[in-house]
Amino acid sequence: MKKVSDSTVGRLSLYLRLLEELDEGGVATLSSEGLATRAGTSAAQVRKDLSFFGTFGKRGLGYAVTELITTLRSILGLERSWRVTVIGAGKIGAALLGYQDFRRQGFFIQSVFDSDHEKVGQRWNGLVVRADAEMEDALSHEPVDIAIIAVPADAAQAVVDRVVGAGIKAILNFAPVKLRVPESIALKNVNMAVELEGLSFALANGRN
Amino acid sequence: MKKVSDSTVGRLSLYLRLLEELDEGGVATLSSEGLATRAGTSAAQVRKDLSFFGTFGKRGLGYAVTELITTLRSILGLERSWRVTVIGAGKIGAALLGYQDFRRQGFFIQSVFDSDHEKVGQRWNGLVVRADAEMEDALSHEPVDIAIIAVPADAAQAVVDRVVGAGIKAILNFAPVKLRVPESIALKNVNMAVELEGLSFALANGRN
DNA sequence: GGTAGTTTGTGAAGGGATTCACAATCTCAC
DNA sequence: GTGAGATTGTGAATCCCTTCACAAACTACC
Repeated sequence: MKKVSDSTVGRLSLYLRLLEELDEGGVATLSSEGLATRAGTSAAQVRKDLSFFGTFGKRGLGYAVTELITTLRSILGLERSWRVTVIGAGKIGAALLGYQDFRRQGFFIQSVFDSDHEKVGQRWNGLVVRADAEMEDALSHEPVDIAIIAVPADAAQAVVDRVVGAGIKAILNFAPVKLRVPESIALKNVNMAVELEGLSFALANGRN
Repeated sequence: MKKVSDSTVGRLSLYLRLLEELDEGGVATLSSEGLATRAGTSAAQVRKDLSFFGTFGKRGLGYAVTELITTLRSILGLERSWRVTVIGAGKIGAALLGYQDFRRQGFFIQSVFDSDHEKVGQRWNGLVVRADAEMEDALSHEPVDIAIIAVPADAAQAVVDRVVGAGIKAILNFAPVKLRVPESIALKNVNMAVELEGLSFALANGRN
């Protein structure tokens, strides 16, 4: 396959959400222009994004909504489910555990780890928080696909090295640091601090 | 000022965090190469990023760490503090309220609103959750700079229209939707769903 | 003070993503 | 069945960001 950019994949994810909404509303067919408007991009961009994966539209008509949903779910790997582990049972970990959309999209949280003895053993939304030290052992017996890093910044790199060592191939990082991982590991960041400082910059430099 | 890209601003934010760490460690001077390695980018990129705002280095030596920290904080508008309101007292709202780094970086949460009668009146980390309906009135008496949207996807656009109407100029959105705001409003998104689906894509398309 | 060695700042080149523009293809109404 | 109108798929053009490369400027040591 040709190389597909992160921005393209991000937009596909957005298109999918919009299409699911339209589908529920009974919309059967939609033009690239219609999708673009809803997604805040251009019609050409929508068509180019999809063209990386095949040709799904009908000229003169547009895209069949239900069909395109199936296609996008397949492209994004959402037809199967993924097993997830959460490292760090702090505020962010708690928010994740309670996040229901999670399961709906096919991401199943299998385990939670923390190094704080106070937290180990607590029951969280049906899952027992386990000791940090058990991590390698637990992950070898019940492997997962994705690790979510929700530990403090100064502990993050060490934890990541361990989950990589345990064979995990995809990581979602919430710690406000730049993590170093081997080429073969997929890594995404959710960094609220960076976004907030971006807003601070915009306000301070009067883009208004 | 020339137009500065979001990626540049994001990196400045990262540089700042790294420099603060080095400063605590007693490092006085640092080359663009040194900063680049730590930030996972190139020396040329570091110099180009900084060059948008002036010239801060000494040839043959590098950058004075403490000085550059001050400069970056000024560029990013972090010398002053910003007033923040959180709309939505769910799991995400709770995590935000408890997030201490927040205040340390100069972002002060002034108020929390929710439409759920059960939640209104509850005390959260020293703040009382207020009724959604009071929002406009409260914001006109105690204006804030930044609104954090932490409501369900289907309620997000309506809430955003209201905070924009109330005169807020910067928005951090946690709802998994593309929000529509006037040109003059700064908008950033933290979208876990998109990142997760990006990982799903990477796993499914065997970039490993 | 001179010289070898660093490191910056920046114009130019390169690369990648977005937008443009249009031929090809389909629909739909009559 | 035909023609007007709509919409896709895609090469080419454009734009923006990153990387390259090097003169200028500084350090540090002898």
